[in-house]
Amino acid sequence: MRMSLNLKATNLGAAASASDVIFGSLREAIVEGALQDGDLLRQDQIATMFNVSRIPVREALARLEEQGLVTTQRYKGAVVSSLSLDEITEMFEFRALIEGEVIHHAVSSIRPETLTEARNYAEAFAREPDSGQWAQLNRLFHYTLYKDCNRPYHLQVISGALDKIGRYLRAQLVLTDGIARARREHEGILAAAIAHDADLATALTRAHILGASQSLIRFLEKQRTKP
Amino acid sequence: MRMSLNLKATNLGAAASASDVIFGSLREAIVEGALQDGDLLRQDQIATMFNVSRIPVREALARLEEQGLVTTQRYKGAVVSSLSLDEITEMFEFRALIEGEVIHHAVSSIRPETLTEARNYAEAFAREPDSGQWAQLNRLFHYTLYKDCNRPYHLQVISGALDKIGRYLRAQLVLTDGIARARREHEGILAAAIAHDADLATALTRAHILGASQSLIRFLEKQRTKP
DNA sequence: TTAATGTATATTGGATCCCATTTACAATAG
DNA sequence: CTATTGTAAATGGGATCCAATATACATTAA
Repeated sequence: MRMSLNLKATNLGAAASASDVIFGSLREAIVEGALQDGDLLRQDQIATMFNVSRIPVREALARLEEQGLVTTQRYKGAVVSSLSLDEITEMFEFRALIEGEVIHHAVSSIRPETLTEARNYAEAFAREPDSGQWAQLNRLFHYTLYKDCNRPYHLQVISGALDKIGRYLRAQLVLTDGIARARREHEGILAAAIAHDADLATALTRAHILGASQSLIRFLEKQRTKP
Repeated sequence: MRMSLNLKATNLGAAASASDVIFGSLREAIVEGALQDGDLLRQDQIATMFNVSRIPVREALARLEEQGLVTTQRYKGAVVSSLSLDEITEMFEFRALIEGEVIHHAVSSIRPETLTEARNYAEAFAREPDSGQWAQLNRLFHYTLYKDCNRPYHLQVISGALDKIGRYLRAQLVLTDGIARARREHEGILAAAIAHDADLATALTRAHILGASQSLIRFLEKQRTKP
């Protein structure tokens, strides 16, 4: 006799190990700015927080270092990596290059559902009063527009770059006039996508990113010379 | 009394840990093809080879996974990641985009010593009879030309991409007509760099990469349908 | 004989322990 | 009082051990 099991099985083999969970939490904390430039990450302290030994913590830290989010010195420990103004500038240039390319491919073959989704995020972003949500909604808007580009590696690299400058992006949106400008520019990019105008979407995306860069750099220059 | 010590000190704090050494060795073995697609990496076996416990091995594997060079399944172990033809194609497109951009900036401000160095690598590449050296000399030639672009993050990302397709690049050079063509195209790129023609250098570099991609994909298509 | 089940072994994930190195601070000499 | 030296606590790197899971193989029932 043969019976077919009628239940949804989750792939336990792909379940998260302790190291995965810790890696994810630390990564999020760094990207969102809960952990700041130069903050020391003590293995023991983290292990206690997650109620595990230091072994999975060390694996998580090794991964974060590989991603460039923390810097480790032997016997001294891991600190949250900080970026110089030059490095931040370069990261934005890099994003402009790749995200411009990606949206070009995406817009050519974008699905209607994707456009709806992007519009929803753009509106949510424009409406959101809680500044703590801005960065995430902003990221979701752009990422949605990129989704249909059929280039997973490009997207992965963009994610990595966004992770590295996430903290600063937040500052740009919250502490400068970034939010108002971003709202306007999102409108334009979305309209270009709806019109399937790949060249325009690319140009606007690049300008959007490089504009944010300038605004952020000006802000950080003031901030970093003060104290 | 005060005396100044007159000796060159090496920064021991930056010395390599066991995990660093193992990571580097495994990485090199994967990039150079000593370890092939799908090969299983046993923690115990590697630990024995390096005469250490499994702890540093696991950290090395965690880093390799973060780089995308191996894939881990819980309780099953790590295997060398393999790339589909689509993924390989995308990687080459990605390289064409970034390397084109990078050489544009580099050529504008390239130093004479760098040009000499690049010429030396190009000649060594053209002359080298040992096919095992081709890939490395090829990489050195291009990387030298990119050196003066003043964009470390771009270079780092290129390195990551090259690591992921290193094995296939070797095949392209050795098993197709790649080597002859590469020699010719290197001449052209070098000439453009010497002439400080950034646009031409960019165009030739992109064509060089995309041409290699086509040749490799054709080769792999045959190879992968056979067995 | 074959499919299902049980068992042994291999292998990975994690905890605990130990040693090397750093760091903070006290002790000492000038 | 200051600069050096010595010492103890904190911390990171690694080894060894244990638990959880997977795989291979033997066993059993139909």
